[in-house]
Amino acid sequence: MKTQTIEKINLFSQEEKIIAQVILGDCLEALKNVKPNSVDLIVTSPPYVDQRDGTYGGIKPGEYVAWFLPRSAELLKVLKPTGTFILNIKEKVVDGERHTYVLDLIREMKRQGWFWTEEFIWHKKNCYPGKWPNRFRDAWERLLQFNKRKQFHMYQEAVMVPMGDWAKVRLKNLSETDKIRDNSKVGSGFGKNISKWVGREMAYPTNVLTMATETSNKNHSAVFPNELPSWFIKLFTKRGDIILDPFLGSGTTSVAALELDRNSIGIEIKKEYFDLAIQNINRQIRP
Amino acid sequence: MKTQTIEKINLFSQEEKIIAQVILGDCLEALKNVKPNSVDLIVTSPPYVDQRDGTYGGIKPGEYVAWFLPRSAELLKVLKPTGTFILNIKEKVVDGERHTYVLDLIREMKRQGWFWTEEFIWHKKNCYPGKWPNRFRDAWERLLQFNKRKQFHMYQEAVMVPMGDWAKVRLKNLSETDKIRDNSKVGSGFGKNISKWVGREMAYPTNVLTMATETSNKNHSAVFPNELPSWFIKLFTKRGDIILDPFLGSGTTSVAALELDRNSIGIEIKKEYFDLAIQNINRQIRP
DNA sequence: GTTCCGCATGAATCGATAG
DNA sequence: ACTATCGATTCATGCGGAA
Repeated sequence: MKTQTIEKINLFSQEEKIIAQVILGDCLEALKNVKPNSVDLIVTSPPYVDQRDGTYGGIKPGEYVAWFLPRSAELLKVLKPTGTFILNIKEKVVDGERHTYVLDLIREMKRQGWFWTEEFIWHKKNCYPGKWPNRFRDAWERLLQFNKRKQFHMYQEAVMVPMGDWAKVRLKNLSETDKIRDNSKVGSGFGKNISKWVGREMAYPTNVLTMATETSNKNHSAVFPNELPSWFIKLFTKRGDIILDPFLGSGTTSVAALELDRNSIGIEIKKEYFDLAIQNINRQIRP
Repeated sequence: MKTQTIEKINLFSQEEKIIAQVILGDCLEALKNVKPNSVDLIVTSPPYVDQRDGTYGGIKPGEYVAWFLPRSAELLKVLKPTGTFILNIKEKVVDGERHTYVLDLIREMKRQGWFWTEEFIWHKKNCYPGKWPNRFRDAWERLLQFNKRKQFHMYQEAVMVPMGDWAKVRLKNLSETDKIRDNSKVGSGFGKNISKWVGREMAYPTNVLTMATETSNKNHSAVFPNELPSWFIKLFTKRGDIILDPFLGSGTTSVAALELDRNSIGIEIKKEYFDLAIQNINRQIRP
């Protein structure tokens, strides 16, 4: 097991540093070294069934739940009582029908002590192309929200969006500096001020997120776009909090956390991705 | 049990009539009088879990699966081997978390002999408003596709959409004559011609449907918008086929079937809605 | 005939109050 | 403690009337 720590000076309080920690190893083992009740948000997209090569031992649909449960047990330990776990997952088509391992997983995680608070939908606007005789392209994935308690931290103002038809027009008209300023204010805890500032022109979002997948990265299998962890980080954490991604991949979650001045812990089993994540995180600090 | 039959002259073959049959009663009983293996498509939105004592006895979350299973068993009997069952449903929040009765229902229906082929998402653009400290507005519902076999009839060309409008059903902008013309062509098996006619500008949709609910309908609250059954009727049936809705409500499914020159059977337990459905169906024939 | 504005209307959920 | 009822909250849509 190898750990790399990357530091970034916090622009808002110079004494405080933002830390991105990246760990090489299986999260089942690595998580045992993470302090219990210390993480504010877990957001991850675990390896899909049979998608990656046999790194995790070639998980088959029928074995997925048994493979995941010991890991979610560790996640339950490290999460703060007020924290949230966002799990991005979608069941595969097996033999012409949707497999039930995700539904089974929800049930078993509830039995494990998790609350299944909500299911967000990630609507992928530019989904994977293709044509089949008996089904259309799959344009959505589940974003399952689990909690340890019914009460948890949520900063809804941080993700407010322009109202109705204004949305599309207005969003395009915002300059890049406006966007950055928005993020800064939100990160600084001025979210409420924003909502007051714009008054009736902002609305709370729904549980359907429409985001395009990032196609720019040709090297790696389609991970989620930066916008996705970014949205949940803004919604469920404040500046200085700790974000965990037990299946870090190319480091998207850590990069998003760093951008928003949150500390992060990322765990990745594959050396190739571990190196890539560190590279991407460093690029965020010094582009 | 009372049955009303409404006939409409088929514009394409004068000898043949399109029939809309509406039955008053509990579908559990009424379905036993429907011929086995005769229905091409079942599309329905059953009563959701209600706290209030409703017509079905105020089904509680924990009782929902047991209530539904005997009815889905009857549906399995009447559906053709090549037919499809589309179930519109969404689980409620109970005690701060999503209840699992829908997930349980999927599992039990599989055990009953159904194939769970796909899960479409209905993205409701105008969802119910409201604000809560720990969740956002619910803007989506499940559209579960079940089949008796892995091979079933599907006419993908019938629901092709203009490119760039993926997953958006923009029938509203089409004039009434355009709608009829389109439907006629599709119903006549000219779907492929349409796709050739417009050439590159048409694309297959995805498994995410974006439609608004019909709220300000003068007469009654439409359960789902006309476009919803209409879309699945075009996708899974051809002209002259038989559509079944065991929870007809205000008759939306029958009206959509009639518009598209499909025969229909609608079952409704509540006299008030039974009458309303007949009224709405008649209005479709003679506006 | 357009366009614009005002208004009623929801398959909701939470928290408090009451039996 | 546990269940039933009620008010407050909130926003996209489509209708009707007005300019």
